[in-house]
Amino acid sequence: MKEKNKLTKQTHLQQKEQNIKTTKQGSIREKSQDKILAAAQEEFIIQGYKGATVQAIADRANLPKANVLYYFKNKENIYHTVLERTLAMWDDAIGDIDPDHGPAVAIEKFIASKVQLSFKEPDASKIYAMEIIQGAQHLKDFTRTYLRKWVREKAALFQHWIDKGEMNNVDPVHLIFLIWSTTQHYADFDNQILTVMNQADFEEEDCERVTAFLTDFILRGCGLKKD
Amino acid sequence: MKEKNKLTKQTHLQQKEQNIKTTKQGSIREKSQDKILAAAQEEFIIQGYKGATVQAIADRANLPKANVLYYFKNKENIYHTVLERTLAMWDDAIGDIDPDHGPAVAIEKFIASKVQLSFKEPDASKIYAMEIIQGAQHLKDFTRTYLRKWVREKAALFQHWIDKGEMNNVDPVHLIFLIWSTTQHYADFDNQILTVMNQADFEEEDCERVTAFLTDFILRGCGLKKD
DNA sequence: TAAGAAATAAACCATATAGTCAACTATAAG
DNA sequence: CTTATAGTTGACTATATGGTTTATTTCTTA
Repeated sequence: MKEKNKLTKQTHLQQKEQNIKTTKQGSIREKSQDKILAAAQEEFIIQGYKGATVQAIADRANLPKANVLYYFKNKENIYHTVLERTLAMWDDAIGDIDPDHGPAVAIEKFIASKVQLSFKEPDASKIYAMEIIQGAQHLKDFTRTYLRKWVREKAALFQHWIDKGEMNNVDPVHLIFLIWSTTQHYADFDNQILTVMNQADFEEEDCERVTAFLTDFILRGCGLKKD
Repeated sequence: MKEKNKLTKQTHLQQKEQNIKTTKQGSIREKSQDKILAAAQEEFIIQGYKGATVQAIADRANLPKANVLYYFKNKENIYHTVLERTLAMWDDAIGDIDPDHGPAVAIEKFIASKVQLSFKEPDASKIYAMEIIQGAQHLKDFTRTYLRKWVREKAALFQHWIDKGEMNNVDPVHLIFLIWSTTQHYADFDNQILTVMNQADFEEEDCERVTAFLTDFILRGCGLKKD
């Protein structure tokens, strides 16, 4: 197709522009890799791992298939990289719960960052969800070590607040699951939610409304008031 | 159950293959079909639609591949049937919210049946979840018609109770999403939950504990007391 | 028991796809 | 200018898989 040629030239020009400023090699590499990973993420969601073909990923990234395999050894490699990126993003966005300001602030912040991530990067959440539903074949270690530890730490923190009478006596682990599931839902099931609400896309105010609703509801369930 | 014609649009496909021969001889047919569908459901979850091979389904069902294709026209057909069964099962289990006993009982019953289904038939929930995450390519009609209507009806009911001052002023639609997501979570993410809790399998008491936790927490969020 | 229907099974085919390769171009460095 | 390195690309291959065909066996029923 002629379209391919056009886009090749375009890439070529971009590369020239880049090299004027940055002598740093690999910028074109990074750019291509980013395009591939973004395309791959979408394909993996829509088609699943097996259903996502390298050709389709290449098409979506406007690159020839062989070029995709030049940057990533194989399909598995692409998938791994997508997963890693997702986890890194999650880790970055959620981070830690700050114990210094008490349960209300902690829960508020947790919900807010989780909802924002769901609305801003639903695809990341979807990839993760599918991976877990399918048995976490590529993430066994992650859940068994990192995630288990994370949940236990936070649960202990909640338990501490409960013992001090600063919040209701709710099971901390299930409380975490509850926050997790309600926030994640808006990413994973965005299609269904939008269809039910007869809306084409989410807007900024949807994110805010959901944050407000969940914060309000969950704080009340914990016997807390918004700070 | 009152109106049982709720899912007729979806189930009409099933009829097609049914009445070929409906003597007592169909028992072996039914048996084989059940085995195939059960096997297929597991394969579709673990491998995704494209990744699930007819051969693997056949192996899991202890049947030769040609035999599977003998009972179902093709792979797509198997998947459709699995999906239909899932929806029928849900429709049957969740049913309607009974408006006569007020919000507390309604929410209690809704949570209880949803949690039980999650623990009893997690695979059904998983198939559905993956289908929605992947864009509901096979369920577009279902969400746009049936589900949208269902949510609106129930939301109106909640709104009615809110207007009468029988429960807190929480957004009814998002309340439904909240109940939906928290209950569904225990099916879709059972792997992750079990890993985090360092448990091999769920037991009866887990189901009860979750039901109690969610009922308690959500009722409190709604400003209600357990009946 | 015999005819015919249902079920089982193996071999086969066309197609799709992951991954390889070798040839080519563009760019950087010396 | 020359050479080395990075990137690009179409063509090729081996294999897996959905689905068909055909042959054989088992079961139902009259």
